[in-house]
Amino acid sequence: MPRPAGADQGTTKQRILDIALQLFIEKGYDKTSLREIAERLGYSKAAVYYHFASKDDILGALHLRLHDVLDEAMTGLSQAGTEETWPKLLDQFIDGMIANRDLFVLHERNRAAFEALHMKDHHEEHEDIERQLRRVLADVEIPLESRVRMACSLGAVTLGIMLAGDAFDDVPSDQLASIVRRAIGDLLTPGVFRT
Amino acid sequence: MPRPAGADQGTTKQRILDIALQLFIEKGYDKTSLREIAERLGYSKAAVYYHFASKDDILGALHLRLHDVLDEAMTGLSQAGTEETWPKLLDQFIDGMIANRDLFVLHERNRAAFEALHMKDHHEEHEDIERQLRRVLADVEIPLESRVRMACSLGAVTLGIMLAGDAFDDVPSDQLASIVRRAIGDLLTPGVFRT
DNA sequence: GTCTATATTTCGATAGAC
DNA sequence: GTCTATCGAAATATAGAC
Repeated sequence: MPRPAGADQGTTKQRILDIALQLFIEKGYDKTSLREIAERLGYSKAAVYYHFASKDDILGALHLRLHDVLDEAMTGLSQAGTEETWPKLLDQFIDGMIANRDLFVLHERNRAAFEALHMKDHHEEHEDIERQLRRVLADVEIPLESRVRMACSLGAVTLGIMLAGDAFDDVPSDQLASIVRRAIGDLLTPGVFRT
Repeated sequence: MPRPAGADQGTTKQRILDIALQLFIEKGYDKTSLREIAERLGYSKAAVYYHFASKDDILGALHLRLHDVLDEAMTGLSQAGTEETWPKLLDQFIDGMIANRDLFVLHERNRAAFEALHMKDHHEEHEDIERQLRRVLADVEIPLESRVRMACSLGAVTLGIMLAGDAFDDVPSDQLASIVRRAIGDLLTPGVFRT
């Protein structure tokens, strides 16, 4: 970060992030060593340390990638009406998850590491997204049933999309997305019409 | 395990597991050292090694606890009808999650560690539960929409219950459970009545 | 069953040459 | 920007006394 930042600089930096992303998913953050990252990169360990101050710094950069995917969807949720805007929010979440599935898998598989990370980064300018969601879900202004259904919808989207490329390997992602959208539509609408 | 197993033996063993469970949730599996476990236990590190062959062994024992909670719910799902039995399965999952919430939180927050663990335990007699679920969700006999909704329901239940004691701290768990049950009921029933 | 050492390994991080 | 070499720390695990 404290580099002058020239023209097409950062290529190696991005390659490191891509490799780390892949390894952190495969083996987990803690069981991935910088030696392995450097090895797959083709450079030495010290080269990695030229681009990143620490291992945590690498995870932090990936966290930022994830954050960038979501924060445009999050803006407007801050203090605006939540129960009405929730479906829109989920819609954008679905898009973000499909376009950047590996970032979400990374987060899902290394929750402990991410939490330990943002403990240290208490100087974070942007409030952590999970914390924001939690705050909304704890808002007593919203009926409990709605809040619980919101939480469920979040989980439904997460697991529904996450299993794409896994159990639903051959299903085109837009088809999967539309099914998930329909499903959470039903989830968020209490079935007063049902028997 | 290779111990003679006397009368009320295993008390210390269980205490270790309880402490490890708590620490693994707080700090994550990898960032928890045996020194910390021993410290909180009041004994030395070597004492812990008397009861467990390795750190992985401790996680393995906790994995077994989790497994025991779920496998009675899983039996009957093996090759039996799945689309019909799915609601029943989720029902039992909800009960299991509420009764043993911390075990599920442990699993959710240390997915990478668990996966790395059951890589080594390839001699596992019981098929891993996640693998079983994945197999059902990949079953082409079941319509895609149903399978996706099953996956979503699984995620909905997980996150819905998991946020209990967190965002829904003061809500009695049975009330929470009934809301979640209603929600996944709607989720699993395609809303043909909606606009 | 629990202790005090200690062995062994590996990892994150740094120094300094190029 | 990348290298070699190394430091220092911390962790898992073991040996052997009690």
